[in-house]
Amino acid sequence: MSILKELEKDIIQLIEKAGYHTDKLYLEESNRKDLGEYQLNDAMQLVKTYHKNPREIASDIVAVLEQDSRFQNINIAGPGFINFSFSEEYIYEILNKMNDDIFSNIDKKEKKKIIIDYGGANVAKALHVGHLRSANIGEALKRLSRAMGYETLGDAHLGDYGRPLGFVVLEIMKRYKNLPFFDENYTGNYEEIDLPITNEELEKLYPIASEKAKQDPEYLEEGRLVTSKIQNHERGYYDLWKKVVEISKKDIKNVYDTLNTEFDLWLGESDAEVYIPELQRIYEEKQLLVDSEGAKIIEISKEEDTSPMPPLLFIKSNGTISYETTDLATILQRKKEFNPDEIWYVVDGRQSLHFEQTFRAARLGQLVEDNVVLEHIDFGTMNGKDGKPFKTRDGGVMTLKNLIELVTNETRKKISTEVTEEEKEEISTTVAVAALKYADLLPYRSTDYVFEIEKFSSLEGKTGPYILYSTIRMKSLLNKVETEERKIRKLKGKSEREIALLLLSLQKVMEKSIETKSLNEIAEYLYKLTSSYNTFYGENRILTEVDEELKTSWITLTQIVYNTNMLLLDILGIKVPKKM
RNA sequence: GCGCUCGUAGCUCAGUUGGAUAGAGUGUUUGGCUACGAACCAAAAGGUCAGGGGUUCGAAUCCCUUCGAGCGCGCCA
Repeated sequence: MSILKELEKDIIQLIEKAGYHTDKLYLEESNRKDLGEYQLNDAMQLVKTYHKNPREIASDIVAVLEQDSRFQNINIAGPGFINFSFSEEYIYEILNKMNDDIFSNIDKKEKKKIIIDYGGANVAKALHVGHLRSANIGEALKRLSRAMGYETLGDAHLGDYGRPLGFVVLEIMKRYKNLPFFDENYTGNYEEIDLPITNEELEKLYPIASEKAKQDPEYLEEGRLVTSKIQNHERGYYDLWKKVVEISKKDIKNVYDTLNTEFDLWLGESDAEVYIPELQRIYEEKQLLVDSEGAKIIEISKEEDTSPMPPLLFIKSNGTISYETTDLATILQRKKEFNPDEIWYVVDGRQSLHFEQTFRAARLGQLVEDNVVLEHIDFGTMNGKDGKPFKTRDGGVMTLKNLIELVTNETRKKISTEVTEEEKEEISTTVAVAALKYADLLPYRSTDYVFEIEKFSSLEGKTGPYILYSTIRMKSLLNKVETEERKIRKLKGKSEREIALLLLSLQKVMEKSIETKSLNEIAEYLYKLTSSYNTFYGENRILTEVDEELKTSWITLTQIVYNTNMLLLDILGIKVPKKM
């Protein structure tokens, strides 16, 4: 059990001893550090059940707290705030426990299997800034949930299905007439053919094809035909489509690699395809499919709805399936192949209606048991300074590759350690990615925020590079001392105290973060801890300290903060270079 | 029209299971390196929490209302 949980449990018992019963403890770091390190606000809450003066209740509780050697300077303020500080010994005990095992301060959750869907990358289209948040938040949630004891799978859920791909194949067909994919007499193995197209070229094809389709109805019709041929697994077309997916996937993987984002599953929309007949049967058997304007829809409104809920379009009037249907098929697939307890969709908040519809339909079709959680983990839009979705200066989309390159140009200038050119390049990229990730995870998940290139590439203040720099500096210090017994027996300043209190609150931060499924708490905490450490670092000369007991304690403290930083950075998906 | 999200320091954002004196970063002004790594540290200034009303011991936080912003509302994924 974490130190904090244990403390809370003990205080609940102490309150019980004072003659009051409470299930919930209002224990937090005090806002009035002049009055105490922690505050307990239960006395005022207990008024509701005991109908007594809160100060009276508070003094009863204080009388019991005073018996416990862990607390000191206990006082009552205002309407009934109980403030107290911790004893020296208890602080040392906390720190030493954390030094033995950092996980001793993090409580594990009950076992659960979770699938997180956080890719959304589209085949034959470049990853752009819009994909950044999904990757960052999803990856971090995956790591966080694992640290908390869940069994979690990340799925890239590639957009590899539907008309856009049909057009790309059509455009290839028009441009590379000699390829054997369209030769009816070809009998060889398509898998062995090398497609003479780079990913860069591939990414250019869809916008061109899409534009053509808008202007030329004949071209549009051709595209539709090709799309259906791919979906029917027609020889040649299907094989070429597979080649396109392969090329694109390789490039997408590279970008995700740079972002330190790793998927366990690389399934795509097309993998759910085989489940569509079964899906349709389920809804037909339940008589949920209704004909409407030539399409098949599912009515998903509920009696308790106070506002209209549009139906879910299951099969479009032209016979093709919708985005919602593919997602339903994917739920069915995940149920059958992985049987998860929860599925999290880390997707832009603008799609909340889509998920509301999909989840309602999934419930109606009973695709998963009622206790299986389906959750849309929405995030805010990344806007430009004008408050509208972010664009580059010339109005185009900023690709993730370009963005990383842009920030890397800033970090490269700052690398001062002596390293080879190759190492310098690697470090610059790692630091740039840290800057991007940290800036992206810092605001609360669901609020829109302004994407400022200056801010994202800024390397000073509350940024990823600041935390990396400080963490590396801690490591550098630790490397300079001989390995000796690491133990805390003596501390003296206010700043060390501050660090200890922050370390104590780690469990609360982790808990809050997994509850809200937002990483901003952790990002903020990392800054606070690092910054407190830097204050301490600036006040003291650790290596030249003559008091050996103090010096050992300081080094141990450094070790704990370093370990905590490494753990949390890893959860955020941020890599730490050896030097920078 | 209906719905969702929001309005906090010059700027970008935290803080919303109701708690004491609303916090960071940045920018501005100032001080600190012959180095345990200054991408650092310290200090100052900066706010009628969009406006109004209500609920109570207590409201940035909950309820009502006005104003303002962004987004979404059946055949793109």
